[in-house]
Amino acid sequence: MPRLPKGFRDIGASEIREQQAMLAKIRGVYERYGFEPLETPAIEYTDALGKFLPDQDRPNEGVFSFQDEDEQWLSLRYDLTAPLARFVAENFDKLPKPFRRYATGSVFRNEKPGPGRFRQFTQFDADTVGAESIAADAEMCMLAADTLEALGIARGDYVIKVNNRKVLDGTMEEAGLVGPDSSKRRLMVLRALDKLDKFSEQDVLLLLTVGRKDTSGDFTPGASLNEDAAERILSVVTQTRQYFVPSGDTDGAKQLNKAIEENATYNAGFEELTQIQAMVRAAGYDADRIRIDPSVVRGLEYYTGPVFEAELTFEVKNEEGQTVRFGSVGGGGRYDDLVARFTGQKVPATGFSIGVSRLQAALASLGKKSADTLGPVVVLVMDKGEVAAYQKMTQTLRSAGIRAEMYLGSAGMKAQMKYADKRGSPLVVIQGSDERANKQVTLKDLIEGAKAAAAIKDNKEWKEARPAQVTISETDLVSKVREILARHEA
RNA sequence: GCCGCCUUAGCUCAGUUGGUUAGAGCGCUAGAUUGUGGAUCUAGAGGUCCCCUGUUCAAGCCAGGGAGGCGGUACCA
Repeated sequence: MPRLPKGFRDIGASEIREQQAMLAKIRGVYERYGFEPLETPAIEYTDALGKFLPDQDRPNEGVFSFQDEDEQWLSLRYDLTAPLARFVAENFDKLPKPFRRYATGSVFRNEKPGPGRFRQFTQFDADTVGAESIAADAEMCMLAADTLEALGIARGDYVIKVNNRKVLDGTMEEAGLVGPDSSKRRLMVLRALDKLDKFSEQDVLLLLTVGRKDTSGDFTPGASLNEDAAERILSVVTQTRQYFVPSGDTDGAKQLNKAIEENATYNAGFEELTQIQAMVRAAGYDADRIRIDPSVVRGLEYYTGPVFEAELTFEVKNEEGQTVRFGSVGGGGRYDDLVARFTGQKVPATGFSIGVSRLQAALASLGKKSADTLGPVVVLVMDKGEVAAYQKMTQTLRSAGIRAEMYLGSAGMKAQMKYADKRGSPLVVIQGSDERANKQVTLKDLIEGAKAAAAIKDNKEWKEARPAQVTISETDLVSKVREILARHEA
């Protein structure tokens, strides 16, 4: 039995067309922001991609990897950022700094597929490399907002959430999580905080301390903080959120203080968030579009400063009538250490990435799906001895810019009609011996015909009525076909 | 990875306490209709009952193991 590897999928005509349209819109926005296109290969040396090293026991963990003939480990890219870091490191001297590029393509992850999550999917990234300025980060947020709106997502149906890793780091320092001994617990704290939009504060407190048992009976170990430290962390996060985006009246909010006054790391992150907020607000992006939210975590190790997450806020019902939240459809942030891995030289960089496939699924359920495009005009083969004449008509239509094909199978007329129907053809061209004798062709409008047919119950009448068809002179072929097509192009 | 549910025709699903030749609807193919996609009627094709092992005179049905799917959770560069 032929079958698809799990986590992969075939994509049909209408979805491809839709995706191409999306990519074009995204590209338009990225270009408008001044990014240049760059394409890098889908395969890199494994060590160029980062921390998934082939000298471990299982080089295939997370990434698809294999060895070439001289035993070097190669991997399929799992994102577009790591290859960018390689490219920048390799071409550093030639590139304009800051270097701004966009890239799109398939990325691959060797992990368990889930709902809306596949092992191959499309991302679309924009990155600025070599810019320390926080303005580069603010720009990414605005780019993200503009892109989602260009794709037809209404203001209010999405939000770009912004945080700063330094704020979280400072918060954890305050709670006593310092030094290499605590690095494991710091990761657990970050994971726990990331759940704030999903679980209650009570549950997050459990995750910070003793651990939590979920409804399926699975137990998630906690970060084993003591109560005080856990509550401190949580309250810093919620207070910081209050400071930037106050719920309720804005006047009262102005009274709020930032949560920690004395921690240098926290203050640095806080200051950057303040600047980002000031810049995007000055450019006219309000909290309904770009919002500071200190519970955003994103990837665990990699980010060093601001992080962004593009989230869809609307809910949608699936086939079973359950409400589904799509959540994150993109994200990014500042990764100042990525290029340094190759050159040793610290190169500041910031970027944003859209999960195209996921976003497309979300748009589809939002009802934004474009109508199926019409199939080609089909020229029927009534008389196998006259194939050349049919082929010529087909070419005439093609030369006029009309999508057309001659029926290439071997079946009779009835089956050819069914074929045209299944292809979604708007009309067929018929020339039997009668028409040919008079230098005429018959055009049948399949869309009108289907409507007319609905009213006819009797087969004899159906046969004789021959609805929605017209016999014309051969010389009018192109103009009459255009006329019919024009009726169906809305 | 962990927990739960599921797997019978192309699709959606029936299938009795374990019993002889496994069904329906839709779809598909053909005919009724020398040259007309719909509707109607008729006929036909289509099955490793997810796989393996076991229990039994007998397994789609029971037991164990595995695979795949769905949902949750974990992970997510």
